[in-house]
Amino acid sequence: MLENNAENKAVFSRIGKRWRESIDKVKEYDVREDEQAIDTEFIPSFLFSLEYQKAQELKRRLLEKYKGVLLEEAIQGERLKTGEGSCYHIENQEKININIINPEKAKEKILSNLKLIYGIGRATEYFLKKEGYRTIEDLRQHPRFGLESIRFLQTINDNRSEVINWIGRWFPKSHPLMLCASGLWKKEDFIILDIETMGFFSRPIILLGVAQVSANHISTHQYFLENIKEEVAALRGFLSHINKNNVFLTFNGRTFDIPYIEERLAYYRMKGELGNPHFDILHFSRRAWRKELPNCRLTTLEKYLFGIEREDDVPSALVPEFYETYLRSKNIGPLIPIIEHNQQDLITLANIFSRLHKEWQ
DNA sequence: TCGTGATCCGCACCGTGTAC
DNA sequence: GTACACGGTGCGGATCACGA
Repeated sequence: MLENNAENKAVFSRIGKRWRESIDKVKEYDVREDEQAIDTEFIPSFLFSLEYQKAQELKRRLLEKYKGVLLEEAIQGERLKTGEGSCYHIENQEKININIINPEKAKEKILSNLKLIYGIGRATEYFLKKEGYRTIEDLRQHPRFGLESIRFLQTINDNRSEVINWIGRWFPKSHPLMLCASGLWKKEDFIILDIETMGFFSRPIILLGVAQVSANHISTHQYFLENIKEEVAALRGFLSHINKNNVFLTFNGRTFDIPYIEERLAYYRMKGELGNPHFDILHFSRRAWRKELPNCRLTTLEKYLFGIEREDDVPSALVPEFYETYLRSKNIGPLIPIIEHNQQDLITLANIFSRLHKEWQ
């Protein structure tokens, strides 16, 4: 037994070492004191050349416009100081009107879907409803489905997070019932999240944006890295908004933002629990509007739903290059649209969430 | 009561498309 | 690179209806 433990320990130690080594290969992102270029593995061919040229023109314009301007002069914020360094913290508040289904109505709607009970499909639900079983509560006395119904009723009363998993077992994550389940939380519980990074994997995060909605306002907090050394402080700032009662609201965050942040936390060996329930607006939006739209990018949705057309948008593939230009030139110009659009993304996400609730009620 | 066929349900797989 | 949705397909098991 002891021998096995020692063996296991050695195996885990080897795996851990290899894992650290694979991440540490990204040495080019360690901050260099000289002005050497930083290899971002940026691939221009990823973009249409017209889009690329437009972005280069934008960059030139911004470099000219912000020559000699300090970050604090262009974007109001303050330095967030933590025990592990500092980063630039930008806070804003805007009026917003977010309407989502209330908890009572959400519960009522969920309980009227008998297909949440194992063994009930479309046909069985039809016949059960014909027999007078309108809700899962009605099924409590049913000889076959009673036990499972009681179990679900306990879940919906005691454990909202588990309801999400339960619905996810029988319905796609983009299903209107899943959106309806988000109404089990108060709008103050939602953490809207969007990050800007230096690449797809194992690259530093350069901007962490978090937003929270209150009665009729949205507060946005952005943690920006003036240099890559500040990533730990930015992560610390982000974590200060999260508690176990929060629910994440993201655009493709299930695949990108959350795993990315988790990977960065692991890299710095920081503790942070991000297993909160998660509603990914991308999948709901696709289900709702993909037939009307050429694609479901956030900017496309913004234009279609709210008539907002962004000026000076930096394609996400070019964000690393823009940031790299800032690091080399110490000119904050290329950062400005990145920071502004990140903030706009957070607000748009909240608005799309509200619109989806309106459309699917 | 038993056997048979129909129906329903759950699940797995595949290819395609799409987002960051 | 990765994960997910979606539509299609097919398989196996459970359940039900029906006739003998």
